[in-house]
Amino acid sequence: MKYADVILPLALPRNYTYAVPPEMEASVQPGSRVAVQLGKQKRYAGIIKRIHEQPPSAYKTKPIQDVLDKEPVVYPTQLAFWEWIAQYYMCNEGDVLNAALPAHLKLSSETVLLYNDAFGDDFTDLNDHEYLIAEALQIRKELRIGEVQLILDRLDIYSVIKQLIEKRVCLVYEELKESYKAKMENYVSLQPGLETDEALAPLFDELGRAPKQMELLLAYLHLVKTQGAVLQSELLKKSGASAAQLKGLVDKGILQVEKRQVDRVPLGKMETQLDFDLSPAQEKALAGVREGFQEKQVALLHGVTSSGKTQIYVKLIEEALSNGKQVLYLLPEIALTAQIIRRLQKHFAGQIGIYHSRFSNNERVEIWNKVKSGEIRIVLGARSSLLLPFRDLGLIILDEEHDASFKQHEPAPRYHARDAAIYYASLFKAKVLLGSATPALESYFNAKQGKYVLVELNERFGGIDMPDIEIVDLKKENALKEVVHNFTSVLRKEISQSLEAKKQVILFQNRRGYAPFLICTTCGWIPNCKQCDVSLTYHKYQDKLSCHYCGTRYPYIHVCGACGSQTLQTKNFGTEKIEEDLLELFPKARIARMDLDAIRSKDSHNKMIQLLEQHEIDILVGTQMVVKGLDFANVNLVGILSADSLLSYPDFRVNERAFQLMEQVSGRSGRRDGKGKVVIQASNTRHPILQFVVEHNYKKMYESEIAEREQFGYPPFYRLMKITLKHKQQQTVEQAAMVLGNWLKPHLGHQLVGPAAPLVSRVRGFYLQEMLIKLPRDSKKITQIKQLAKEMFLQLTIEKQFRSVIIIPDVDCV
DNA sequence: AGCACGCCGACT
DNA sequence: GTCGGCGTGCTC
Repeated sequence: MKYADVILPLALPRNYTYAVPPEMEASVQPGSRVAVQLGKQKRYAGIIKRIHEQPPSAYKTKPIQDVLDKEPVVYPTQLAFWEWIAQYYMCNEGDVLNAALPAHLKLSSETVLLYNDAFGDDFTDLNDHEYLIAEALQIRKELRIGEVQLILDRLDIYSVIKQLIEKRVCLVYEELKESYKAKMENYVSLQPGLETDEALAPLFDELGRAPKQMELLLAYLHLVKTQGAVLQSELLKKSGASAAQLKGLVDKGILQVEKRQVDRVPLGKMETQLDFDLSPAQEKALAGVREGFQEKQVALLHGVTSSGKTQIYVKLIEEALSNGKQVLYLLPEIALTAQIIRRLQKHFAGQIGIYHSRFSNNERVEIWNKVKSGEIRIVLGARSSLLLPFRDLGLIILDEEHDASFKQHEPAPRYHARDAAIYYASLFKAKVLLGSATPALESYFNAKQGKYVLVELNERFGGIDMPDIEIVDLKKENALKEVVHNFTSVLRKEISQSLEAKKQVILFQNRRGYAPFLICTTCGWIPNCKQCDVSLTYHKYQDKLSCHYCGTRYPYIHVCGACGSQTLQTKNFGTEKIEEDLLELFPKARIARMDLDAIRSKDSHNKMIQLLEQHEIDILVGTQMVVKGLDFANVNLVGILSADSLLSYPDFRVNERAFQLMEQVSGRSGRRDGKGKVVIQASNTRHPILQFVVEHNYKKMYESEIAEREQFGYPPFYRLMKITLKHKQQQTVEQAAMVLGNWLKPHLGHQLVGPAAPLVSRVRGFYLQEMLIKLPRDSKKITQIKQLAKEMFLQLTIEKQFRSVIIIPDVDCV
């Protein structure tokens, strides 16, 4: 007898073993989906991880019900990768499967109630609830769980269903259906036998009295000649004919209409075009990477903004492709703009698949399949495209490698795409190229240590200078009453000059909304979220107060919740306020705002970038978002409204982050013609990071930060693992955290920090406690500590009082 | 993630 | 008393 270990799309601590019925032995393969039953009735599609012959002794197995795939949906490489992710990031393989598989390949059964016709219509034995459902069933014949819940207006309906089954009113079955739908479109063609001119000629005479139909036929003949296949919708549009007129021709036996499956993500004709020359500096960097790859798996390309890193990528992609390998090009989600897509598509037409969160479930399945088959040779995507089923990967490029959004935060698997990519590549013996103008300290450290190859590219392409940076003292200007609406005289003057020169301006403020909080000037009361321990941000545009942690919105408050006075004032400022102020200061300028609130709809981000490109916008105000993936020739001024807010976070990475952010925004200024200018407003103008930014000196920043990291035992000298505990009751989490902390302390000593409540100690009604484990850079010890922690988590949840405490381990947290 | 089971408060 | 709420445990 054969058995299969199956990964189910659930957060289960281990895989489950099912028996393989003899008739399925030939068709089961690791990586294939199988339908299995879990519990009394529920069915799921799981993925076979392993096939073996050891019958489990502790329980009796259920059989596999069905093999769903002829060809596996993933290769053994992906199964190995999933196992690594689960182990390294301390999650379940089911979590990884959930993150990797497109929704439409993940199936779980839906309970369907079927009316039992043999029951008749004697409802006298039924109570009110049962009667309502029986009546609905008699009419509709079948009902879903959701519909039953709707009819009865409550969630707990299982007792009613149980009764109805017992009384033989209905039957249930578990429906497991494929939700991927191929896209079908109507194609028009000539009926068989009419394809020659001789066969067609008599028809024209026949159609003499139906000029519209004649026109339609001529349009068809034209389209078929130019395009080969003719879409019904296109034919009707081109000819201006109606569906009825087309039907006329079909009825006359001239044309026919048939449904054909079409690609949602057509690739088009394959064409590689490398029509550019590298500068000597680029040439040297490219050679450096190539040479480095001879010996090492990972290279770090440290190239200042606008140095032309992409062109080096393009060369390397071309090389990998010509070796018959696939390439993965990873970018932060919001850097994946039409700009970069267009650029790459120009070079590698017909070979690129794009993958990010804005694709539909059906599109994802098609991309998945094309990556698996090798038809897609380059994937350009965000973090999650790392989980696609590559067949033979030769190169992974991670651009903007320092970006924190490469780390998944919620839900599990909490993986870091950079680190996971390096492991994934090793499975293929593929190379990894990390690129950034401001590398993560960890990466630069690894490169300096010789773990990665370090290649530097210090010259901006086309000989453009780095922008001049001016730090403006907010305190001084305030004292001189020169600050108008958060704008210093210097920044106001620079903006006017840019506008006069018909240049564009980007302004950066790392806070969305109008004001981060309100305060009562009488008693100091600040309105907070009911669910979370944070102040509410005022959004003037919607006239609402909003919690940026749980998303709850509240109506605007005019009266203080503590003392009842009407003296509430907005404090501090966000992008909305800046936008409003700009309208007043520069009434003639065309102003736009780019933040999470303005970019809610699917395509607004790309549209805004287009408007900026076409110079329909003079001043763009934005958050983080303006930092990434934008490349505009005509922007010559960047303003950072408050550097202090970037430098005052209580996190050991603040300085690194602030530097990266300011350096990256600065890079938006003066990209092609002439020198750009950056104005940074700050109260604490003596902050060392500001000096490094002024000098564009990454290395100095690195040296100064790395010394601190070593002194205080932070990455890259230690790896961090954060453990978060959640519970509805404050006392319970606090106790649980203390108990867990006390257990861990003897094994970890000063490598354990905490437990303590985080800055925001309550989110969505859950109280939080956190502790930090500093893991030494020794993979054996790391595995040991993780194992130990895992056992303690289990131990903690066995204790009655802590059973409902949620424990979230986050390895390499950022 | 479901779903079953069991223990408790608020209604007929 | 019973209905229905929610907390807890189990699923190969």
